[in-house]
Amino acid sequence: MVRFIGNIDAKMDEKGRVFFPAVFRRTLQKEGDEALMIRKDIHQNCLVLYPKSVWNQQLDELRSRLNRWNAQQQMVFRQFVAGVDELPIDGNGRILIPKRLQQMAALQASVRFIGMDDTIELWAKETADSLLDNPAALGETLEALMDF
Amino acid sequence: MVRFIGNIDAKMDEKGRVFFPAVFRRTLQKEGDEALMIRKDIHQNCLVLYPKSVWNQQLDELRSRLNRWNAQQQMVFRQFVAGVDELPIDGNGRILIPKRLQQMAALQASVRFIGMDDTIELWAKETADSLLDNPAALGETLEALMDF
DNA sequence: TTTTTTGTGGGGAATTGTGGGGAAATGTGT
DNA sequence: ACACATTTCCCCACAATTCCCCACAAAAAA
Repeated sequence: MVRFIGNIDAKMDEKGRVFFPAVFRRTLQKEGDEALMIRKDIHQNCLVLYPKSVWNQQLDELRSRLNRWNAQQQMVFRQFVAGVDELPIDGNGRILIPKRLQQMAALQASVRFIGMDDTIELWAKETADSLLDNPAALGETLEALMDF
Repeated sequence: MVRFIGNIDAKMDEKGRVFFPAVFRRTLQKEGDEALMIRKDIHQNCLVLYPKSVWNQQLDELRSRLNRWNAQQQMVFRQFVAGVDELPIDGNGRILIPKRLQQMAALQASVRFIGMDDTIELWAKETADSLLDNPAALGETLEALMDF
């Protein structure tokens, strides 16, 4: 079971290249998983990186719940799959973020990787910082969720 | 059950390394737990150290209650893991505090470890000192909580 | 006092991260 | 088909950080 942990700040150069953090690369290799998939998050303004095996797994799960003859459900599936790219790691250990996705997530020079269990999220640093600005709300939600 | 007790002052060097107090290390080892997790406290201006097993337990607990396809619940999970890092103990028994977190907690050379039951807090010494100045509020809260 | 454990400091190698040049590949319009 | 711009890829150089090692001070134990 893959488990990415940690938060790494990095810089994207003008060419759209970002060093893929060594911690995560090790985690990836430990799973014998080399390839990454990238897509825009459905809800949030960030990018999601999947080890290919995790991606396939989620795809299977989704597919199994959808009726392929139902137009609306088929549309959901299409939206999920469309816009996904494979993301090779270059000789320097860097990844190249497609322009399309850079814009979608409003990535500037400063970005942040966030280990999210079995996926990794990639945020514009400024956007990520503002995430942590709402401790009160989080506190309440957590309190409600974990109350037992 | 882990239970950390005590206040220990220590010094952080220019590289951001701090000796992890021997008392706590023993407690940790007694649990067969080697690794630590670190994050900024949600409410206070300090850092929290979790034995990895405690952290994983909380994470699993949370994960099992959340639906990853639900935007709001995914956000809760994200906020929970955002800012967390793994914190290995080096050959000298020291930990290396990530720059990002040093700044968040305004750590200088003088720091203080505070045993908080199953976690350990790490404060800038000056900040910790000024906290003890408010016994009145503590009294009230305790009174309200323990009234039965 | 001597020995052991705990805590501080620093040098330097190895790894990680950043930047840029320019060749190859791809796409665009004429 | 051709010239041109854009994007991708492969290479090198270097800066920054982390890791590993050793030395030693300070405190506690023997």
